[in-house]
This record gives sequence, C-alpha cells and structure tokens, in this order.
Amino acid sequence: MSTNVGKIRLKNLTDLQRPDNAETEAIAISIQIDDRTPEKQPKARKVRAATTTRKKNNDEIKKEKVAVNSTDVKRTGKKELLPGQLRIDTFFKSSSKCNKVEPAPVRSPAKPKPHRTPRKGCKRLFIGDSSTTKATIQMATTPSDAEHKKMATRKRTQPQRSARAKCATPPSDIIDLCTDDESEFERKEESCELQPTTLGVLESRQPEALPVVTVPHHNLSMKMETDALAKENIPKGRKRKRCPSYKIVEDTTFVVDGFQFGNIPNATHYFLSHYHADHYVGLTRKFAHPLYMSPITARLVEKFIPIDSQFVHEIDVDKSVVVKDIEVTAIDANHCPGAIMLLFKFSTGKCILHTGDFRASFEMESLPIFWNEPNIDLLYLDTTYLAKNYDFCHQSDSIYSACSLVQKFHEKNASKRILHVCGSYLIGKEKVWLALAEEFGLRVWTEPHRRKAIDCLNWPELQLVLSDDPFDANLHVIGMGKISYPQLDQYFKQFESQFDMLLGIRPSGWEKNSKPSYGKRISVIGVEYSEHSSYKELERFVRFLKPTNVISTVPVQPRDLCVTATVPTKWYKYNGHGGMISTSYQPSISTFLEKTQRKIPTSFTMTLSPIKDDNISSSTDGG
DNA sequence: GCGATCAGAT
DNA sequence: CACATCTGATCGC
Repeated sequence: MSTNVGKIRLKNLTDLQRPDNAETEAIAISIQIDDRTPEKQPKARKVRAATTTRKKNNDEIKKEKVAVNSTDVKRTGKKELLPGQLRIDTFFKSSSKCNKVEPAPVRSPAKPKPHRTPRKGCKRLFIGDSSTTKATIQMATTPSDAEHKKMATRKRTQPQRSARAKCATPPSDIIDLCTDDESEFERKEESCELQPTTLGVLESRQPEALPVVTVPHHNLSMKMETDALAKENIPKGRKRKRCPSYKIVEDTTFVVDGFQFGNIPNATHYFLSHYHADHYVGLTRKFAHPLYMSPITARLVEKFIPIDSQFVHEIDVDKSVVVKDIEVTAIDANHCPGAIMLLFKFSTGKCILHTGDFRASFEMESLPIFWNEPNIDLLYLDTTYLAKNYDFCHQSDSIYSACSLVQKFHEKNASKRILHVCGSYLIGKEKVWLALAEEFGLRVWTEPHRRKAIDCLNWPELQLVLSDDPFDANLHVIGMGKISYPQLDQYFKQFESQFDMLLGIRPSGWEKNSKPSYGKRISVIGVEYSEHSSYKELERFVRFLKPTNVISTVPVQPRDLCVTATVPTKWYKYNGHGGMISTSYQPSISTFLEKTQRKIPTSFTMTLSPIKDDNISSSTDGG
C-alpha cells in the first residue's frame, strides 16, 4: 500500500484558523502535490560537523570564481543597510559573500521566460488542480519600517549553544581510547559495563591507544581491520571523536549515521538515514562496510562520495531486508527526499525504531507497520525541537501561506519584473519552491552542486520547472545562508538588467513570527516551514507508539555528541491506552480492517496533557 | 596539490 | 534559537 506521508494537503481558511492544525486534520481539503517524495526525518542536533570536502572540478571552480571583483563582499565586511530593507534576523546580519552565478553556456536573452504562463497577480492556487482548490487567500500583514529599523543595528552575538542542556550530566557510558588521560580512561572503561550495545567498546582510532578492546572483532576480517588501522592517520594533537552509544542499534552490530568515529569495533553494517551533511559526515571513499540507504540516498552517496559500490545496499520505503537475522524495514521519515526511519525487528520479537531525522505527522499513525508491530521496545528519537516553544504549522499550511505572501507581493508590484530567490539546503525544502514555481509559472534555477543532487531525486515535477540557465529563470534556489539582505543585495547585481526587484524567501522552522522585510529593490519573507517534528508532534508520536524506552539522538551540546536530550517519560510510561488513538484522528477503515492486529481500545480518547515541568533535561547517551 | 578534519561562522 | 552547511586553516601524504 502506498503511504500518505509526503502528500501535501491544502486546507481552507477555516482549517487554517484552527488552533492546532496538526491535531485537527479531518476536514482538510486534500490537494496532493506529491506522493513520491518523503519528507525527511529530523536530524540529530548538529554538532559542528566536519564535512567531507568535496573536490571541485576545474569547471566548477572557474564558474564560482568568475565573480567580478567589484561585487565581492568580504565575509567580515560590514554592509550599509538601507532603512526598511533589513530582515529581522540577527543571524545573517553581518556579512555577505560573492554570490556570483555562472551563466549557463548558452545564455538566453535578457527577458526571463516563464516556464508556463506567467501568473503575476493570479489568484488561483495550485494550478494543477484548480477545481478542488477552495481555499481563499490569506493576506499577510506588512510590518512597519519602524520595526525593521529597530532590528537593523543589532549585532549577532555568539549563541549559547548549550542552552538546551539544562541538566546536562557528563557522559558516562562511552569509551575514549584516544585519550592519554589514564584516570579518564579508567572511568570510561568502568562505565563501559553500562553500555547497552553488544559492541562494548565503541571507538578506537589511534593504534597506540588500543589497549582495551573487550569485545572481539569477530565480525571484522583480520585483514580489513589491519588495513583500516594502517590507514588511520589522526593528526597529532587531534582526538578521534568518541562514538556515542545511540549510534549503535541496541543489541546489534548496526551503526546508524555514524561514520566519523573511525573503525567501530564489531560494527558490521551501517545505515544512512538521509543525505544531510551532519549524518553522512565521515563517510569517505575509504568506507568499506555494507551500507544501507534508501534508493535516493544511495544515488546521492554514489554521486558525491565515491565509495565502493559493492558496499551500497538499498532499502525502499515500505520494504524490508534481512540483515543478520534482523528484519530491517524502511519507513518514510517525512524529512528530506530519501530520508527514512528504520524499524529493526529481531527474531526474538524485539522491535526497535530509529527515526533518523523525521517530522512526525498524523499520517504516520495509519502506517500498517505501526499497527502490525505495536510493541516498540526502544525508540531512537529525533528530538531536534524538544522544547515546548517549538511549534509550527503543517507543511501544507506553510506552503499555502508562502504562496499567499508571494501572491500579495506580485499584486503590489504588478508592473515589476521579479526575481524570486528561495533558500534551501542541498536537499530539502523542495516542496516550497516547487509549489511556488507551479503556482506562479516560474522557471527554476539552482546552483550546480544542488542541481546535481536534485537530479538524483527522480522527481519529475522538479525537472519540469528546472532550467540550466540562471538568466532563463525567475526563481533561484540557493543556500539558506544566502537569504539575507546583504547577500541578496550583492547577488542581485548580476541580474539587475533583467529584473526590477528581488524577493527572497526563507523557509525555515525558525521563521515562526518573522516579519517580512519589503524594500524597493530587495525584499525578504520568512516562511515557517519545518522538516523536523514540533514539540506537539513529537509528543503525539511517542504517545502513539508508546515504546518501552526512548533514547534521543540529538545532542544538547555542541561539543559533546554523547549528551542527548531526555524525552519526558510521561509520554510513554503511563497506564492505559492513552497514546493510541486520538479523537481527532481515525485511520482509514480499509487500513484498519486490513492490517491491524492491535487491540482496539474501548475508549477513543487521548489526552495530550502538557508535561508538567517534566524537565527537558539531558542525559548521557543510552539513557 | 589534495583529502580529511576541525573550528568557527552564517 | 540555529534546521545544515560553508569556509578557512591545518595536517600529512
């Protein structure tokens, strides 16, 4: 059966005004833009990841370097900001870089050619299915210039990155074989007994630091082990990162999204939940273990990281493979394209779900696998937004509101030629710019690196709107970090002969209450759009699954991967069936009748009781 | 010169 | 706040 995940629903105004859209979806008008592209699952909190450097070929380098000197802006340079043109964002305030774009070889004439009918001023949303679009356009409010000015001069301060680690405790169940500190080593060795995985010792990189490997490497051929150690060259003075225990699936030799820890003793099989840098970090051409991914992720890996193809294994969404007597099923994670959750089912009946990065949604609750495997013993959970103030609307609502804002902008500037510039990661946020392109008939161009990635997605609708020539497109998709006034100001200089105005669009979970910034030349709007679960979605998901135990995979401190959040135990340790079924949701009758082996609760009520000061504290990994 | 890695910035 | 990179520096080959 096909899943609902990844489909986009449009709601009417009445729905949009409901206090909690995620919980009251029954009436949604259903306009499905895409049912192929899973939204990804949320990622583990990013700790500064050393990304694998991709070597650029000469062409790319040339392209990126052709920037005219006079348009370069130094990273630390201070921009003069025009009144009313500043985005309210303390983050991207201080600098800009050269964003010069390399024209495609065949450059088209100055006039931007809409791919489809240009639709400035068009009031219809989602042209693909206008007959079912009953939604009315919701106008946004325009911020005053005074508000903009107020924010304009604030300098970005170093964020307190450990802010979420309210009750951080030192990690106790990891072993660092790379340290020279004897006492520290002993302490960690001791705590190894708490190690819930069968791996015991999680890391050993430096040959001279190999003294205590309590678990035999019986799964690693001696040759492979020797080779790996021989090639291991950690620069002096640098310590190999310790592998947090949550990277290892409990009672297995499987590693999920853990490539930066050198040889993990006993690890036999690796899994990559999705292709975002903080998850594949450390994956290099030297990698030599079986690696399981979704087909999309596999294509991305093979495109960007030349690992030996003999190690590449694919698991399709809703499909299973059996690895070492454990059935592993991939589930759409509703994060970025290709992102999957992994369900490990042991022959003993034990069941572990690893969410990778995901955005929980009510649609997931109708997945047959969650009804057929009702008892999750352990849940590895993406807790990126595990704080009560993290709350955002459904993605369909985000897209709807993005279209509304752009629509309004068009109406206000009906006679202007507008260059739209949407922020994105390497992959992710596609639904936003695709919706804009389809709704307003825009041609889309993106940077070569991202284009390469998009070409791996097998997403025909994206290909339909894409152009190879930035001068032939009126919607550019560029890195999120470039969607700030100073950088867009710079960026626009290349295109001013063809466009009168630039409209920057920032789709992000942090754009909750951001005010648009409208200027004569450059405008920037934020769109609340998240590919991670909100706090409420997390709570609902955990209550739905009611796992026996939950381990967060998101570190709360930048410097220590091992200290992760603590999920409120009230979400899953309670009596009764409170988490199973909500009054606001009922699975499709066919799904229900066909698949379920689950007992039907006698009462269909679920209280999403707010956690009473259930502190979102942190704990060491594994617990 | 290049890949791998890290710290710091956005 | 910091979703995920991105950049520059360093190390070692």
